[in-house]
Amino acid sequence: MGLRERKKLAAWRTIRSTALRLISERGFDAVSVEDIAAEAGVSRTTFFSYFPSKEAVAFEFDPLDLQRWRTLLEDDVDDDDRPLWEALTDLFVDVARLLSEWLPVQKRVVADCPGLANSARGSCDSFAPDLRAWIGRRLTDDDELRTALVFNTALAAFMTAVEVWDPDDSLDELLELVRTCLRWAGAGLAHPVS
Amino acid sequence: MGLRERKKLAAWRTIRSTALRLISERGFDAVSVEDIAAEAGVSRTTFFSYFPSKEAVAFEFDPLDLQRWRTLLEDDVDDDDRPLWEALTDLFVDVARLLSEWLPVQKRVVADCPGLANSARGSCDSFAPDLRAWIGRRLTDDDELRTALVFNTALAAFMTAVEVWDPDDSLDELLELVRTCLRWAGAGLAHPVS
DNA sequence: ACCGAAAGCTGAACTGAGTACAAGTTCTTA
DNA sequence: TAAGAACTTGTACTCAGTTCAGCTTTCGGT
Repeated sequence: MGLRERKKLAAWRTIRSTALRLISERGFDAVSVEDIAAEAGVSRTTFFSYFPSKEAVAFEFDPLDLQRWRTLLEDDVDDDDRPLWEALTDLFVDVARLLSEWLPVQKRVVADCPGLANSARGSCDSFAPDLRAWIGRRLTDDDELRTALVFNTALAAFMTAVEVWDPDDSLDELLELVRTCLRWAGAGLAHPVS
Repeated sequence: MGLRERKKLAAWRTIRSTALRLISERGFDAVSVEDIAAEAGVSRTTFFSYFPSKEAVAFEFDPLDLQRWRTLLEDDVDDDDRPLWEALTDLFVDVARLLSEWLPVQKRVVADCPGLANSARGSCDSFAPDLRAWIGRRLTDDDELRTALVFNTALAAFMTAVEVWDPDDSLDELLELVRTCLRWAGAGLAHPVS
């Protein structure tokens, strides 16, 4: 990793952590991009060269987390023998683990500024496409509809777990919630389960 | 309905249809709120008194549709004897019928301006809360998790149908897709269905 | 039909997000 | 170490969204 790349990641992280600090102190609306840039020691222009919008700085994933996530997917692609939904469940458990630091922050930001709920959803867009492709590869029949349905439903189940989870509770509770939600969604919601 | 209310609805519709026309002509980004207001014969300020944002004008539902939707829910609340998931499926079929004019427009707008995908999701927020409450009422046990899961999953299935549907195809195809998606999601996705 | 109150409309002036660009600085590589 | 690519910065701009004071229209009671 050359000097240039290292500096870039460092700048990214400085800007992001500064932003999160200010936002959690004053609230999202009360912090301007100007403020963040100044506090992080870069220009407004530079801020926008790192993040496409003010919202992005609050919701984008760390590049390294993203890389870890891709690795996770590639490692898992080999054992085609496991049932899809089982593998999917484990995958989401891993995602939850990966995002364990991240989720409480997100939830706090969204809680005090509900208008950001949409952007929060959008934050999944950075890792979701890979997952979708992964599902498509695993579903032998080349069924567009089924791929989309499995993907969207599994994601909805995951989001439900995140939504219901109380950040004050332990990480294990979240992981258990994720497993429960995916089990229910996989087993069928038409008939009540115990 | 007094004169005041009638005028208001009329203005709402004028602004909205003007906006949609301009947007479909020039694309979302190439139309300013100024343009829309001018073309609709109101001031910029008035525009923002009707719609909270430029995006909202492209995605908010017609007040009358919303009212019809609420009626639909109330009518359906009586027959508690039908299985929940069946009632839910019919409900979404009705929603699809209600939005049949609307969906193709949405899809076109989003297609030529992908950044709006999040806002498009948000458009469900106007009718979703009612649905969620409805589900909560139907689930006898007062289970927060289960309510959220059923709601999110059903919505995801519905969105999948919309996503896969080609607006050039007939409305019946959409309705059939909605039924298929909800059936699959309800029956359980863990095991492949024919 | 009239009047006071309430609701709606408007223009002006403001803040802040996001973009474009030209000029300067720092890293890379040959 | 020199040429060039990549990064940073200030400036100047457009446009979304808010606030507010003053005007017009509608409403309800008389």
